[in-house]
Amino acid sequence: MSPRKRLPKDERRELIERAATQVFAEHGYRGASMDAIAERSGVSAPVVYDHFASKLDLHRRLLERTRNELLEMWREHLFGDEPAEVRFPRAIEAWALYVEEHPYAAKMFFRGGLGDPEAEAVHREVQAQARVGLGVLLAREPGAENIAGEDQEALEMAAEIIRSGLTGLAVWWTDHPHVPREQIVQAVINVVWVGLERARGPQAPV
Amino acid sequence: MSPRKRLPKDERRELIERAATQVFAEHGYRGASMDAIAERSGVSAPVVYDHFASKLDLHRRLLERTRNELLEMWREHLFGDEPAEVRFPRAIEAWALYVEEHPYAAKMFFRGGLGDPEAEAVHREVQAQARVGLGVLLAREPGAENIAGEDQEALEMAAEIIRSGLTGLAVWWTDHPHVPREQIVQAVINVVWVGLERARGPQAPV
DNA sequence: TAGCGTACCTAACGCTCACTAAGTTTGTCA
DNA sequence: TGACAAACTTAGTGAGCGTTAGGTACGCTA
Repeated sequence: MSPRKRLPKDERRELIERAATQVFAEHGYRGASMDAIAERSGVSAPVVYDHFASKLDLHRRLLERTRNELLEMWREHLFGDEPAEVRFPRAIEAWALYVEEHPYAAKMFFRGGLGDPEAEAVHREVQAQARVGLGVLLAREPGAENIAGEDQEALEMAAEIIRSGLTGLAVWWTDHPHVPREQIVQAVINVVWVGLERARGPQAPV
Repeated sequence: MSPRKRLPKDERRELIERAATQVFAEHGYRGASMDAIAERSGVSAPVVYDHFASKLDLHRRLLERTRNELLEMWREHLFGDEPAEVRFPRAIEAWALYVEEHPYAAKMFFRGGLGDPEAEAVHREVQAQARVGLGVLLAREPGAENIAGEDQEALEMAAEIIRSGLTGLAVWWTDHPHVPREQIVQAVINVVWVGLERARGPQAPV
């Protein structure tokens, strides 16, 4: 058929990672076949095994990559000396931008129910890291004790509600791509931030 | 081996539904095998096919059953003449009670990424119904226009954030079963309700 | 207790899919 | 130009699983 091009290892690997991210996002871990990933990468299946030891290994690397990018993004925009009213919307904006620019990575990262015990274990571990990271960021906010008291778990619960809430909205967004980023950001701020701010206590403006 | 008991059709069917709910909750649609479901029901696989036409059919019926129960629950507790400050916490309490009493049903219902195109379609349809239903309930709240304006989609986004936020917390809860229901309810109210109430506008108390 | 409906079983088919063995082509560098 | 490394291929293998065919045995009713 099409005379396939021979590529240097790094370029082919990059193509495979891109393709795999898309296929995993669309079909989930179990539903994604190595053949489908290979075909979308422009090669046959064994080539994938020249770059990754197994399907699980491939999936794990993609998950970790996305997790690192997301945590880095949160850190960058949520920390700082400005008041929280500035930092929080900016962080949400950055998050939405990431989702917009990496829709497949986001969808793959946010999917649950992989259908494979090992893949599930990796996924849960990565999500737990994200949740704890978010909890740490929240704990740093002034007035966090009104949300969490001294209870570590309360903080984790708040982080989980926010994390999964954002997750769900991101997936919804991929099904409604015409919605502009601005409205996504506004929706998050309305539901989550206003509540957080108020829960922080009476020092919050009206 | 173990002399299996012969049961009337209805009882066996009930056992199969229970078992299937557990297995689907634990392994996802794709990861759940009909053999595993059958074994946990106390029978061999073909018996399952005496009750359900296919794996997809079985899964669909369980999903729809849970959706009906959840929507009924929301309707029952979120409607009424009392002020929203009464109804909302009561509804969250009822939701948490449902999750506590039907942990497997809740986990199965909330799972995403089934890994099968048809199962995924069914799941998305059911989740969309739940989201729209929640949106209708939210729209009924006084001051909803501050959240959604005249935009139908804004309402849907708010509903989705809440829906998926609750979803995530429910799954988290199944991994932390020692946390009492009261704290779960409080976490939801802190993050979600306080924000909603405030977004409703200046008529909200302090 | 004989007969019958049905709850239940064993065995197998056919398909998908992760992964591998072994060989072929292609670009590069002496 | 010719040889060598590496990028790539075809053609499997074996395991898992949804589903079905066909038969067995249990328990109710006459």
